[in-house]
Amino acid sequence: MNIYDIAAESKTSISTVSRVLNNKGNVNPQMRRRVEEVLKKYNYQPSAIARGMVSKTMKNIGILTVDVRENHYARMIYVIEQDFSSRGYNVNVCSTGGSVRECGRYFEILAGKQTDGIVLIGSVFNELSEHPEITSLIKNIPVVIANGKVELPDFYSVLVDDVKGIRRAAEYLYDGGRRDLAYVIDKDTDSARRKMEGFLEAMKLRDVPDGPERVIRVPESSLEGGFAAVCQIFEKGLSVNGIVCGQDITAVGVIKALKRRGLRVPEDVAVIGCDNSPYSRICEPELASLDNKPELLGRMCARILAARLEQEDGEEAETETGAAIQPELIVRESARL
Amino acid sequence: MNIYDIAAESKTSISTVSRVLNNKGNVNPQMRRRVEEVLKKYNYQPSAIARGMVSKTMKNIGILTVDVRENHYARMIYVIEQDFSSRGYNVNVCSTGGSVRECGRYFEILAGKQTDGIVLIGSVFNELSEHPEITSLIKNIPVVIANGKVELPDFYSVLVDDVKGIRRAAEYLYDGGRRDLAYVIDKDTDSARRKMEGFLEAMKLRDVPDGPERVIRVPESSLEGGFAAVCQIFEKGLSVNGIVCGQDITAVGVIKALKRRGLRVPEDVAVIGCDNSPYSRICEPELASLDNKPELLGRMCARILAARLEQEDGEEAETETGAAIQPELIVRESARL
DNA sequence: TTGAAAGCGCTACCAC
DNA sequence: GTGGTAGCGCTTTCAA
Repeated sequence: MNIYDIAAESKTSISTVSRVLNNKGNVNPQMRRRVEEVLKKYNYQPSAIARGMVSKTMKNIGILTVDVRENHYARMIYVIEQDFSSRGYNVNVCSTGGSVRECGRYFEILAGKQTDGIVLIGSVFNELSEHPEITSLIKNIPVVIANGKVELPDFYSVLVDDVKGIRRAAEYLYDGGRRDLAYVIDKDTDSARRKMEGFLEAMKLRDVPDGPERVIRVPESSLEGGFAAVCQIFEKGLSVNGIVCGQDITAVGVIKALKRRGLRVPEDVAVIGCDNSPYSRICEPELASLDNKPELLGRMCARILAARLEQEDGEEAETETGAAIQPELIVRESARL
Repeated sequence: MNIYDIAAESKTSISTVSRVLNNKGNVNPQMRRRVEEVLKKYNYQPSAIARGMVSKTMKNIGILTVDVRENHYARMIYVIEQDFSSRGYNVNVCSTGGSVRECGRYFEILAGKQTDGIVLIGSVFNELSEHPEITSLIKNIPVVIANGKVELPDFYSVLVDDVKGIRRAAEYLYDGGRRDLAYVIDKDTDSARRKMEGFLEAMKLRDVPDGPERVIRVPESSLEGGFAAVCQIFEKGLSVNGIVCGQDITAVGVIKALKRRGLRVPEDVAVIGCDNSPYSRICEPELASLDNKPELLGRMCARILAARLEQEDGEEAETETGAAIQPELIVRESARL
């Protein structure tokens, strides 16, 4: 069933059918009704491919992320998909595992499929700045990065103020009387580094001299990472009564390890995580966490990209993405002072 | 840059370029080299749309699920995406929220985009059996359902033996000496009902007379659902020393509620969840859980669909999907007897 | 082994 | 207000 069949059965031309399909003017109401009836009769769905052939757009958005299984990313994907779905787009979800090579592979395929726009989720994608051979694969495709930045034409960003967020979390503990803080960094991304900077900034502002020594680095964000962090703290002989972690799961590990050593949370050591994931409510005591608003972030990315896509050709796109998203500290039992 | 440009620069015809692109025979090695050089020079990527126009396939798979944010679904999506990605396909991920209407909307769009195949994740999609007006939207598109079944041509299934899985979990508790069991059902899907049946089956096999009264129904799978379940148990005055839950998150809620009432887990009440989610290791005590192997399930779905897609036109597709997946009980602290 | 040409199903432009 | 027709960038006959 194609446009010719519809035209034949409606006893008119494909031009008219096309006009009806696309709600263009200049169609006699009677004719319009006649065509619409046939359309309905066959439940006709025009071929998006043939349309794409002409219009150069398939109404498809690519979402690249390190791993769909991470709740934080899944929440963003969900919001972005819902938003674009309501605008008539579909989303292609791609898990790159953080590899630039994989990212390039996806770029090639997406470009070949005339993808209208791309959303990159996570600051890992910042390293694309150093790979012009990869970014050149998606010339002419607008890109928005969630919590990342690449200085290239038609690349847009929405940023989360990780620095201030973690700074505030550390200040909350310090000003609440916890003078011996530690920060656990468990990833090697720009975002993770910015969080750490936030901690160091807080230490500086509060005139704590040994901020840098109070940063604990573990190889992975996982329960085991949290266990390892506590081990390191004890091995170092670091006196600690407050810990901020770059990820909730690591914070949970930290809490478990502390409890095993007979320490009470929050009485002896207060703990704050980051991402406000579902884990925070499962943990015992419930985990205080920095809510970095993934839903808002996703919605803003979708909006910026959609605006760019729907812009008239002459228009200039907004490069300004507005202020960075401010994370909010959700205080729960683990950091009740 | 299109095939004409490549042909012009290679001083040959588009037919030859096409043959080179598709690795067809009957191309003079020298000519092939010449064309390939030009291809490389421009990093030429043929338009998948134009190809799709001719070949009627866009190398795209639709994955429909209730909600990408649920870890159990995300794990399956991940596996399916990786598998199809390696076969040269992209996946469109759609969150339907469990609504048949939404499902129909996606079907329409996917059909218009010449989607090659569809994966339905979750037994909610079983209700499509009663909606021929919806399934008719994707005539000619093969569908595979993960843990569900729709009796229609070109619909395939991979099933998880939920009944036996939960039956074994209940038997484990019973045979371990926990004679007063309860089952918490927290969803209204076929899979949830099958799990409940497994519990009832175990009760029957062990000659427990009041199995049906030992089923607790709560409105949602969440911590709150778990709290509500424990409330109900106490209100009913049900004596219980072992609880099996349809979902991990509910089991975690159950454990929290039990502890609040001063009961020890597992000494007083043993608890088993279902899905072996990351929650199980965060919970205290660590949660025993039924691993229903989402990765295996996803991989099998991908394999069946891929086989169907790559099948020669004459061939008959395998309708048999082999034996159902057997869940495995992962015993952890909460059910150490 | 190569090339010319006919579609694939649509949109958009131009006549009428 | 309507219809004819030229592409869009490919694949695939069919001739040469």
